[in-house]
Amino acid sequence: MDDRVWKALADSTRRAVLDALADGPLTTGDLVERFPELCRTAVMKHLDVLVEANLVVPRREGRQRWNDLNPAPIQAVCDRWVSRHVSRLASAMGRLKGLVEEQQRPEAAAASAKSRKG
Amino acid sequence: MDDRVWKALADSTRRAVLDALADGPLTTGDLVERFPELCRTAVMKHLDVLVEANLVVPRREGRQRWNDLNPAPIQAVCDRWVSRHVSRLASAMGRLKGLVEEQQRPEAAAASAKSRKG
DNA sequence: TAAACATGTCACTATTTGGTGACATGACAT
DNA sequence: ATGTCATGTCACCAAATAGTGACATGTTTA
Repeated sequence: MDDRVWKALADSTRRAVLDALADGPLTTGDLVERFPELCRTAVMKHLDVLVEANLVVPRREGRQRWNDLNPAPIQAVCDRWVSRHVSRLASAMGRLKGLVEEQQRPEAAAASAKSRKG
Repeated sequence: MDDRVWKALADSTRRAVLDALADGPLTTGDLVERFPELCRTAVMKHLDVLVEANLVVPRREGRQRWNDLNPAPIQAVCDRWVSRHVSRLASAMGRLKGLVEEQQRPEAAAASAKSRKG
């Protein structure tokens, strides 16, 4: 099950950790320095979640631990989901376009504009 | 921010709702029938989260509400994340492969095997 | 050996989340 | 008008989550 991957990616701090690891492995101490708003224990908990999801692979070296990014599960999960829903995208967009043009509901327009920005 | 999208996708029930809507819009009552393990209020809460994330667009018709899937944010978020990390995939896989071959750590092997299965 | 250092673990707290039942609102049919 | 039906809203509960400080373990280095 890739539920753990979704859960791991749901937290913005954990996504930031993955971003930090994208340039190469970092020790836990390195990561703690990059997140001054968090205590060390919090960073380690996030790392635990990422390791459980197999998004980070830890490796011990002396008295420090190196954390390697494993981007494969991200791609796997996204591929599966996009392929599952992308075929519906055209027809769904058609439906929605019609709705917007017909009804002109202001909330829906604001919501979609916000999503386009983000 | 697409934090709301990640949060919305983090829950397996909500992903199941999106799956159900992939074949076409459904009323809230329809969805309640498809999730007998949940009460109506719970289904509506999940729908609220999905609407906030702009993954579902509600539309009122008489005394019932139709829920339309909007798959665009899924693709947007996935595209952004895969493109951000996929360039690292080759080098990261190289590093990990090297680690496994060199060190043969049983936990790492088990973890990667699990991810290959899932 | 002993101090310093990086990491691991534990117990605890506050907030968020997923869930519920009860009640309110608004539309449709009789 | 009135009862019924679909949806909306409210107050509340239990479990999961993100966070913390204190302490334990294991590794260098003096």
